[in-house]
Amino acid sequence: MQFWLVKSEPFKYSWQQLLIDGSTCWDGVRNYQARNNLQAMRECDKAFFYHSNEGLAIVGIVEICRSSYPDPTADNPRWLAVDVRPICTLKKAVCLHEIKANPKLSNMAMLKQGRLSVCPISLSEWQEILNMGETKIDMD
DNA sequence: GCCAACGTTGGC
DNA sequence: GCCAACGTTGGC
Repeated sequence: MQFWLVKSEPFKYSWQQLLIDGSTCWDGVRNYQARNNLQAMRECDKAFFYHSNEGLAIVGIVEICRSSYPDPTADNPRWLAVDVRPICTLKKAVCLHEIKANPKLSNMAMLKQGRLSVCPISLSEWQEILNMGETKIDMD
């Protein structure tokens, strides 16, 4: 099981919208590094859902429910998409400010490379953020 | 293969 | 709205 973090601008696609939709196609990624991360995702991997630009916080947890396939919104088959579905909303959203202030999270990929929209997360980072979000989830 | 110019993302 | 940090493009 691998852990990830995916970013979305709430204007474009918000957590609330994902809860309404029940699942969504995570498409539109046009960056090779992010694409490679999408390719590495497997069904049942978990990811944090982060609101960029406005919100600036991790607000929820999603599960990858379909591994990568060609992005239907791309004219070139090199771009990939996955499907995700919401698992739960964090009891307490974890804002970027708190992430930056936590020394245990100083190596996070999302901090090292701010523009990367799909980042890997280590198990210890995953657990630390869950604690900060006062949230527990079942790992089936 | 280098690098300048340009475009995009995302925090502030 | 600005700017830093990239990534991409295209001329040479």
